[in-house]
Amino acid sequence: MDTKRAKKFQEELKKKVRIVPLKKVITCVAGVDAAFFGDKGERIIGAACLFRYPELTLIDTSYRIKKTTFPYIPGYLSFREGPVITEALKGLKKRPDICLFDGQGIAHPRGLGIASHIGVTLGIPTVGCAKSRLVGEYTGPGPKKGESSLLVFEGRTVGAVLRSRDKVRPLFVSPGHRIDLEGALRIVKGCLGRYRVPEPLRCADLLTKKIKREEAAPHS
DNA sequence: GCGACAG
DNA sequence: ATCTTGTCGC
Repeated sequence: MDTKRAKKFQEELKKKVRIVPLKKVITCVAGVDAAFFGDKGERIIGAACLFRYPELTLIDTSYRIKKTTFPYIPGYLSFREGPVITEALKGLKKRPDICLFDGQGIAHPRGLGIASHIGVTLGIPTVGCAKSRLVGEYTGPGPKKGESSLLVFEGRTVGAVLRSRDKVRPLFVSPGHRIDLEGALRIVKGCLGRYRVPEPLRCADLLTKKIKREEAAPHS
């Protein structure tokens, strides 16, 4: 798969993305993340953590390891991390009502960030929650936790810039699939604990690092 | 050609 | 993402 085909693939999948209000009540939320290891980062770890919502108690975790097959190219992150994350998600005992991603939803050059891509692929609601911007213009949100401003790209509101804690650098929230911006913001805010990153994503990130340490140490 | 550019 | 300890700021 080269970037030319990947681009065509994104343009086709984008047609299936649905930005609509959430109807079903959310009972559980999953967070996913990926990490690399090996001399050249030739192996990738995908992790998924499922939380009861809105209690935010951990229900289940899952992870998978695969060989890295696609390089990191801005705009094509889903081709690098999507496969292993999808497998990790399928390893969860229960199918999540919604899933949070460490990356963009529709706030993407072709409207198909990793959250939207995997959302369409698995047919589940997803939310993009990135730590930095890929596309779009915005004015910084207020300094208090919970304050947000709009992220606009090519004249369209594609997401929001959210202050997840007092002062810290804001998060870039955008709908992935089967949800709208209001719903995406509501869920992300509902997943915030004492850190900048929402609990499900933080848990997946920690799991990813834990597995990496175990993998680096001698097996037995 | 130059700068931008999720993880 | 990853390489990495102490350290400046709130």
